[in-house]
Amino acid sequence: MATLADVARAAGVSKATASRALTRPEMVTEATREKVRAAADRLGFQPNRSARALTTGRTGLIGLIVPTLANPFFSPLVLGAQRAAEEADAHLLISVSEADADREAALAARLGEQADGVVMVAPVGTDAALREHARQRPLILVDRRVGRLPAVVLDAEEGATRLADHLLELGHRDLAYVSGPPGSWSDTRRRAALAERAAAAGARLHVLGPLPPTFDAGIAAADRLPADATAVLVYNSYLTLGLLHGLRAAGRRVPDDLSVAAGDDLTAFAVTDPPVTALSFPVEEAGATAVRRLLDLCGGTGARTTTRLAPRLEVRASTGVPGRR
Amino acid sequence: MATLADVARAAGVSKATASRALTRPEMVTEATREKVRAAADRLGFQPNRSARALTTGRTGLIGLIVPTLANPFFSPLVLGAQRAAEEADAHLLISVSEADADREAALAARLGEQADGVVMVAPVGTDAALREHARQRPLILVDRRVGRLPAVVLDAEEGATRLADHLLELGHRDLAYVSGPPGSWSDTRRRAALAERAAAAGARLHVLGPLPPTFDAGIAAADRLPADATAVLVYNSYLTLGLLHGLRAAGRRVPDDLSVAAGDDLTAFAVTDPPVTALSFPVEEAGATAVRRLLDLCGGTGARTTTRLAPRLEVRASTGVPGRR
DNA sequence: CCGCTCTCTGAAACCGGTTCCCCGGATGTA
DNA sequence: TACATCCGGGGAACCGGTTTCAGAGAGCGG
Repeated sequence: MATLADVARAAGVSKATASRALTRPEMVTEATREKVRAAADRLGFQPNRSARALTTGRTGLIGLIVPTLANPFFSPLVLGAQRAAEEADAHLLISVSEADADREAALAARLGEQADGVVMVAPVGTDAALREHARQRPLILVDRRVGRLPAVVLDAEEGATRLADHLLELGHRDLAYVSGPPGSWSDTRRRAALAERAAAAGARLHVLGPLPPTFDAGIAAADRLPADATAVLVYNSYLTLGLLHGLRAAGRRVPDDLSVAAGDDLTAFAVTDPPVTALSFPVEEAGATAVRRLLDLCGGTGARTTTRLAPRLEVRASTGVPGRR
Repeated sequence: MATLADVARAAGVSKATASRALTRPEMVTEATREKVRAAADRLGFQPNRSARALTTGRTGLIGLIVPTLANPFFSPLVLGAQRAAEEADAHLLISVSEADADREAALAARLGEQADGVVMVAPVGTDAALREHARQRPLILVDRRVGRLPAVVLDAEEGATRLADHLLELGHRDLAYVSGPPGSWSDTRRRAALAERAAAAGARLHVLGPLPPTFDAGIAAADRLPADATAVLVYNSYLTLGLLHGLRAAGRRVPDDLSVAAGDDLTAFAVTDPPVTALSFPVEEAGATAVRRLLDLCGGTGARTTTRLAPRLEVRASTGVPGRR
């Protein structure tokens, strides 16, 4: 494996000049620049990232912590993050926290050692832990806001509002909300937005939960819905799938007896029976934006602002006018 | 941030001794070891990974290349890989190839620069490219075999055999196979195993495809099934979901008119209508095994063998006896 | 024609660990 | 008591880049 010294020798210049020719081209003459470049790719020179990291203090690695990958929500997020990282010649260091706050904190610390900064999707961590982490190294939060820490959020309130409006327009006046995990920031915001919207339209909102965002919890929720609800909004896709399962078992028809709408989207929703009305978030864009903003932060530019991305409402067959029974 | 030199000074020993006390404890006296350790955690010493990597040539990073994360198959794979990496104090450098052979090769090269070795799930790359890559640095293939390159495979033949046997035992004699992407190694193996099994039982096997493993391709496949087939096996979950959708649109009932079974599993399969009989692979274990074997390979131990992991058959409602119509 | 400034290049220091080589002292053996 | 051996520890080289600092040479004005 060729080193910079080899390249320098081959090009007949010093290590210093070779380094400059490759990383700060504007600092050397056109002629030397070409000489060095030619030598470099003749020898197949690949700069040693560790050596570079040692002096510059930049590893070119970006930590990405997600609560899970099982939720299809995160696949486009990672993809977007990767694309943005690639543009900057950086790599993604990934870790799955399994929605465990302690684990999340531990991973953040460990990743922080090696990465230039960390992008965290941290629905469960405490504000204090996240603040502390942000103080130690560049951090971008995704789908979460903590004080003035830099963040990229999918606008859950806006989404909940659109979802609520959709159901209210159909004529529903008795809504239920199957809420997400205790302490989830975005769940709290959605609930507030729904309540606000329902109240404005003179409708009632019954909240179930908080519940763990799992299939089984969804099944169980089916039996605990208030009898007079004509429409139910669900925190996320797993709960929704479980709820559908439970409703089917209980013999309740969707949307004839009950309309169902989900707070996030899932490809599989197009093929469940019936297809589920859901919010679709620009998740890939969120991943890319988070990484770009993180890189800005590492570079010294970049502000402590929150970027909001708005969802789209995908209306499918699971919602309809109430009382068709 | 404290350096090794700081620790050494605080402990009243040389850098050399401090280094040894922390990384090769058996080389120093009990007393010095304790002195150094005490100083280290008093100062909150974190060894600089880049500096260490520079001399040792080991970065503690493991590349992981997957074709996609959208397929839920890969979520447990990553989780298993991460667990194994964590045990060895290593981190996962992830990249999504989007099932593009060129991109895959490029990513492998780029990751290889920084990682000690690479775990690749490479359904589409050419044998030659993979061989070439393996020659440059440690490589473990997952769900793919190329000559004698080290690999961890989910036993597709064994799985296909079990699936075929299940349908044959139910009494089916006219089977169809909706095959996967062209050139996919595991698809080829499955097809061969199915053909062999069908032939042995005196049944007929009609093969559709190759097809891209997408939802839409599955829908299209529904119209092209041979009229006399009573059971259909499908390469993977997306094709299966699409197929179910297409069959419903065409008014064919599952399993009354047609039994459907999938070659890989998906949590969502338990809640489709009907729940789908499928193969369930120990994917998390595969991820962990791949990383452990890769680390062995980096350490010089580790052989060029293939580890096979057998699938389990999950019988659900989508398969039944033929001709119930 | 001299001297000053400006630009490009090279020598060497440096980042923070690991490891080679050697030395001093303790131990064992004759 | 004398000498070989073994062991823990220290000094310094080293990994492969980047950056500082100073010097050489060219261009310009006076």
